[in-house]
Amino acid sequence: MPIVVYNTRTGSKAPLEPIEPGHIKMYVCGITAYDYCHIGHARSALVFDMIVRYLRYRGYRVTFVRNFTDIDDKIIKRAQEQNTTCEELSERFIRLFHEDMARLGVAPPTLEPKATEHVGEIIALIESLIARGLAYQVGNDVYYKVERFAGYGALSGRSLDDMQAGARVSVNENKAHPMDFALWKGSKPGEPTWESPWGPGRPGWHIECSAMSRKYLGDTFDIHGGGKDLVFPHHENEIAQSEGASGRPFVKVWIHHGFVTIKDEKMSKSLGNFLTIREVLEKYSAEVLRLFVFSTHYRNPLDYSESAMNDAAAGLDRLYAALAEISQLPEEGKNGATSAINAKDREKLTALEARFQQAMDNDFNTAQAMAHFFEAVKTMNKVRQALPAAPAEGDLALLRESAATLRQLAAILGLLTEEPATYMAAKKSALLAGLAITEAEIESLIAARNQARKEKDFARADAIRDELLMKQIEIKDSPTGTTWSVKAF
RNA sequence: GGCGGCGUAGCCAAGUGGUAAGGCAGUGGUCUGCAAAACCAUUAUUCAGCGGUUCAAAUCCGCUCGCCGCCUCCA
Repeated sequence: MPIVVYNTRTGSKAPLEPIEPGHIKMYVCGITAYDYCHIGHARSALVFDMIVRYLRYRGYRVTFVRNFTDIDDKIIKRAQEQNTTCEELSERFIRLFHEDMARLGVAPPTLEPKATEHVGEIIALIESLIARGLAYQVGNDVYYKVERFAGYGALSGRSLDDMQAGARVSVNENKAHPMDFALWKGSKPGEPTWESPWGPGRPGWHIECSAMSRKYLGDTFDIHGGGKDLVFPHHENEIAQSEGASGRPFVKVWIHHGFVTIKDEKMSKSLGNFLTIREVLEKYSAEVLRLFVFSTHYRNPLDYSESAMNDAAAGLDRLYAALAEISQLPEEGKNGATSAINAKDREKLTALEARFQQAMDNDFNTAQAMAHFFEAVKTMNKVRQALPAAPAEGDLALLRESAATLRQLAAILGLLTEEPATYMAAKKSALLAGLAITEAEIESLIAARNQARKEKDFARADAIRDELLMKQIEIKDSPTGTTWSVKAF
């Protein structure tokens, strides 16, 4: 069964068929490096990280290019404000971006090219567009002539007439058509400058992606991605540039993910409702954020809230707790003992990977894929509890294999990457650190309570339990002894 | 004004023609001295509303209402 992917350009899903068999070439628009990254950037990084990992898991070789925009109006402005150079500013935020990605566990792309390192390619591309009559020089600027490109508007589903009707198209006396966009901008004093046939200047925003994708992936490649807000004008303009210059189709499949919203509004600087990745990671682990991000389909909006994050944290704990229990099962079972697992449960466990693939093959449906994780965990818990004192070797093996499969699949989403027992212990001690009681005190109170229970002094036993509960310690009696955990909130 | 998307239980969310996944929260039960955890059961005769197509629709079509996004930098 092929992987089916939604293509923005066609507005429908179609099987993914790489141009070069077994090899997917993908380009994703990265950040403009002038500020801290917010959780919208995190979603983008996480979604494409998941896609790359899944494609590799399915046996594809993936060449993944994600660029940095390191020269741009915003960078120039911010650098001036901070009394620094564009180079220093962008290098600083690229470094911070890498830190964020490392903390999120995002695998590095194959290549991370920067616009300023490809000015030569950019100039060559602009020259060929001028030669083909698709671009024109005005003063020290060069503009793309949108009316000369027949397919303009095909990606975003709008026509030049529609857009002219809109009141928000800026009027520029230099442009032949209001929708023409800059390929090259003559520089003003104090701005970073490169020499060009049109005088000193710098690249426009869109041209860098056309130049870099062509250099590393060729005229035509498989997947181009980014946030929904890049559909127009950025990606529309990239198509015009790349296809205009090469005369060949630019991209087979366009993948665009939805926004992160807060109270159902898009995060934006102007609304002041954005949260940086670091702010979120102060409160929640990377895996909690990942579980939250993957709990909805990548094309839908994702509304951030504390309660949504807490739900995600509770869900993650549930998965880890089940795995930790299985890791503590006896090493060896009874050979030849009859299985305590019924056919239905056995099937549920053995079918996990097939169901996961089915969900993910359908346009990377992570929400459905994770539902299968939770169902598998439910079955694992059920089976584990039903195990007799001397469980069959085969049953133990099935549980261990299921747990291993679950972790392997979850790793594609960057989840359950920690050793479950370690995760539970670390969580416990992290919570304990914030409490007014030590582990030794807890242990001694539990010992006292168990003594009381032995003597059937339940009033005293309950008093001790209540005392512990007051200190956020919850206890759990089992045939093998009493364990405890820290109760959140 | 143009274009596009969304509206599924208390909350989040999958399902895009065959009779409503999953998570969080809640309730009842099993277990327990009592609890907790886990498990089992249960929580939408119904998918914003109204029409239409069909043997069959949350899923397709039309209209209405509500929310959001893009058209300007934006993940």
